[in-house]
Amino acid sequence: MQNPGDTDAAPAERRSDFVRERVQADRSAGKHGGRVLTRFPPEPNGYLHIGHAKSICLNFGLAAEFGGRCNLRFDDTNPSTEDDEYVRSIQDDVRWLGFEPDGLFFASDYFEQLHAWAVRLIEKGLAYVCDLPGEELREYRGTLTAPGRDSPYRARSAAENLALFARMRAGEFPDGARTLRAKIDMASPNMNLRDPVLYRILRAEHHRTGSRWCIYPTYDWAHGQSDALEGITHSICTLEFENHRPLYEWFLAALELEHRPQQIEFARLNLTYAVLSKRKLLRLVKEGHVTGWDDPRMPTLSGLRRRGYTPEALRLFCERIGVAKFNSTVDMVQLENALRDDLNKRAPRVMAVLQPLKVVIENWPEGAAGAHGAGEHVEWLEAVNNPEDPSAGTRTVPFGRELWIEREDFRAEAPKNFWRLKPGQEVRLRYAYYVTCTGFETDASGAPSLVRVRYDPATRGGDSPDKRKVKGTLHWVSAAHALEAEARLCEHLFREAHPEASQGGGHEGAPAAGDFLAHLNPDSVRTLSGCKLEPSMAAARPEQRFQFERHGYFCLDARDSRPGRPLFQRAVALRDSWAKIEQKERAPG
RNA sequence: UACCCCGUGGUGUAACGGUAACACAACAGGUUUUGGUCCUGUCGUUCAUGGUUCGAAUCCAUGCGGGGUAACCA
Repeated sequence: MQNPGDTDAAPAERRSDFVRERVQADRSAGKHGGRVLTRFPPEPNGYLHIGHAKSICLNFGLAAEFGGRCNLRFDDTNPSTEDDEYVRSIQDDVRWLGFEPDGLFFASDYFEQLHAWAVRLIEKGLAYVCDLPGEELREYRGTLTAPGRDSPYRARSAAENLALFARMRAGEFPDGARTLRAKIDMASPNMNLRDPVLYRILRAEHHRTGSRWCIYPTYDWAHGQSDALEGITHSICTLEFENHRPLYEWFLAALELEHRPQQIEFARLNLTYAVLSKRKLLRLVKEGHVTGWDDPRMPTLSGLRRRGYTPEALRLFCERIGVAKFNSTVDMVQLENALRDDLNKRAPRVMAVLQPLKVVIENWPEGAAGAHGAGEHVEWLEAVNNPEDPSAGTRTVPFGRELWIEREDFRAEAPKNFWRLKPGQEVRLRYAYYVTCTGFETDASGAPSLVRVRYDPATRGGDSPDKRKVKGTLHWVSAAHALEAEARLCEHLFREAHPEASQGGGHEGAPAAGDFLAHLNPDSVRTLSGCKLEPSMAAARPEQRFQFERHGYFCLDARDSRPGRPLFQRAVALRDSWAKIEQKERAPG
């Protein structure tokens, strides 16, 4: 605390984690002159998902907290799977999440330098051209328990290697015919050190370098050196790269580079009821199980955005889950709660009836005949925009003789703890009046089609002068003023909490590839039409989030809205303790 | 069967050798013009066994359990 540099305590009461401690330690030790430079290094072969958000928040957060910087670097060393569409979406998503990269780079920017360094390695006798075809190369590498054998091409002279490597680059050999490998140790217990491949011959159009190259560096050869080139101080990656760290460091040492970034590994995010691997997400998209990368059921950032998530909620979530080395699975409700917490404070409240049932107030006064003919009596009542935020102010909503209420808010026969409308029961219509149910009508199928009530004129605004209590408060929409809309409600994409876990049905061996698809939830989307909204919603803008009172948080989906029929996407429902009570009463019987 | 990493309540994280904390979930209450929000309470002898120490979740050893690693993917 005596350190005058410790000025960053104020807003960030965030709990520390092992990565931050590491960085702090390096900083106090004066490593890299106390400088902090991180990077977020996605491969442009898919859309970013919530797991990437964890990494983004870590990398950019670190930079922000330590007065450093953070780059966005595309790890585009494998042209066969990469695409500009992904480059664009990744940049959009990072910005949307709320981070502005200090530098924008591509590993492909370093191809020439990487090549020069490979030549240096050859000259030092630390790399060689290997003619082993793929299958044999694999054989020579040995197994997890058996050491590998030296390639027969391992002893080639530097001159020969230089010449062959030049011919590789010149395109004299077919794809896959030769590789450039580091000469390390074929008997190493660490597979990554068994003469790893640095370059492979691959004729594919690269999204940035076109057909300029027919040899491409591998991840291992490109990543650490790219870090070094940018002056990255802390190269943060996920656990599966732990075994790569010795190689990462071997390259930097072999090249005698002065700047030595520190690789630090953390556990990637796993989420219940979701799948978080680009390969699997790509499959969901390609096979049409979802409508696209931005399907509101997808855990992609574009999907969550469309769903109605806010960047703030995502950042809050990332802050709450922390960072560690333990492989864990975070409960989806954690994500949902982060959104609720954010939107509870910020989202304007509005009344929306999703599944309407008509209510008629029998003793409502006749209106004076007016321009609109019949002349129904209408009152404009004041409603609070956000009880959590007085500065959000109030609005007025029209109230008349005919109203819409939620179908599930009325029951012809109901248990005692059903506080809503039932024959003889009095409830409050929010911000309006107390009404008592006097009767109802049913349709041919016996379902309620209309509810009759009488109102108490003394309860205007929703308070009774005699202080009598009503348990239930219902939302409503004036039938004469209602806006028509659709609502899309989504459930989890998977019905299993752990869709990736193999379903050991007694079968031996690996589960069928794509087993996770078997757990897809067939009812993950439901679209309601004929929803009734209060008239103020005519001003709703795309991506604007609202709380539909007693329902949940919704946002206007511009993409699927049609003229005169806006579509509202439910981001997350409100907690529903009544549903819980009912479930419990049904279950234990 | 090799090497690396990890193991704190239902879940996710904290405690940096000095009497286990926070969030979420669950459960029980309270407040409430959203069965929302908010508030209160309940829920763990830190995988096991030994060792070091006045003192161990923290250090050491062994065992057990989990994850990663045998792409010319990243």
